[in-house]
Amino acid sequence: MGLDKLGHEFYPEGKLSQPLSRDPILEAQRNWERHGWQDVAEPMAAITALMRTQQILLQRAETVLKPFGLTFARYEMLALLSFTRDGALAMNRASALLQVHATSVTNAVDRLEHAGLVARTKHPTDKRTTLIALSPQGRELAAAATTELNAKVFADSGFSDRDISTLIRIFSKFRRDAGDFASEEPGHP
Amino acid sequence: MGLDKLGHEFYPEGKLSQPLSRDPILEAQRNWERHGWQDVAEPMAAITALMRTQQILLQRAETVLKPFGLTFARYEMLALLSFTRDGALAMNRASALLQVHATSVTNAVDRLEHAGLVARTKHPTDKRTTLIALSPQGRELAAAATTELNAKVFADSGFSDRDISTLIRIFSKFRRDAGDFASEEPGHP
DNA sequence: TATTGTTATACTCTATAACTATA
DNA sequence: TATAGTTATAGAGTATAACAATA
Repeated sequence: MGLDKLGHEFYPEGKLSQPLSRDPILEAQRNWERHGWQDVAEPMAAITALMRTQQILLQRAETVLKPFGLTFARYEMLALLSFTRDGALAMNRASALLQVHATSVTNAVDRLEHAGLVARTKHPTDKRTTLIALSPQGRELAAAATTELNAKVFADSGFSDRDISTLIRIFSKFRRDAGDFASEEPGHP
Repeated sequence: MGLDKLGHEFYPEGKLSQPLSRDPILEAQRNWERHGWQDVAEPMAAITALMRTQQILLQRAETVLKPFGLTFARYEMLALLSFTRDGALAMNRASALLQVHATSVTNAVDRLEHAGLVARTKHPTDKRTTLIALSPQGRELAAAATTELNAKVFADSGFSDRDISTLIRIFSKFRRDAGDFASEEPGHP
């Protein structure tokens, strides 16, 4: 696809104002090569393409989540809580697991709490830490959103099974090297 | 690395509040599998990892660009202009090539213009369209920023050469299928 | 009528710094 | 002293809608 009834090119995602018949990232790569940056043209193209791919996928997810009143960030928080044994987690821990700033967690929890999807409670022993607890409505909404997201985004992601495995491998190494987490992978002490 | 002098884990990028000894995305994948989502656990993990990788790379780029007073979005605009024959481009066309919203282009150009890096001029024939023209300072800054970015981000991207080729192939197919651009790839009419 | 671009508005997410209260 | 969390503030990108000028 890529053409509407009048023969104009269009964009299923991205809402761009003008069509393209050639890959702009490939064009950029060739520009880079022409201007003396042969050695970095490929990494530049790969990273630019990664950013564009992320944008497309994020837009798909947000489109699916909008009817639930959720953003992707807030959905991730609910999903994380729903996989916890007792549906509760320290702010602290949520920040680490979701890999976002403490202020982002505060902000997300504020809104989720206001919507009645989570509640803040006090940690029994350490009075500094606050726990985020999933409400019954939160659990229900998370389950419904997960079903939709899985059906409409993840089940037909646009990557082949083989490519998915490849991406997991490449990104896993990258993130470990970047210091996101330590070891665990077999063969990487 | 991943440990500071006191033996605490830390994060070179991301400014997270608590360390992790295991990959949180792999943990999430296993949670998904345990809860009956075996068929989408891998795509979910791949996409989540992609988003995290994008975040790390974007942070690296923004860190390098900050001393130049540029964000990545604004840098991309300058770089695009500097590769144009006469250093000028219609707003329209920039929006299409950079694959961002028209309002984002307006916003970026506003700030670049205010910084004296670009100037708006009128299209000679079509009075509706405005052209963005790179100023000498803009061209100079773009060149300096490109050198830094290439040296500090792209030259040692954290991906092997082989993985970079793989990523380009996978994302190219994905973006074409998503409608970002039409055909061009050999074997894909 | 359609297109180009701007403006106004709103909503995220991100980041820093200052602050409290607890440990 | 260090940690957990909040608040305030600022900045960025994104999106929609309404609009003016032009084609």
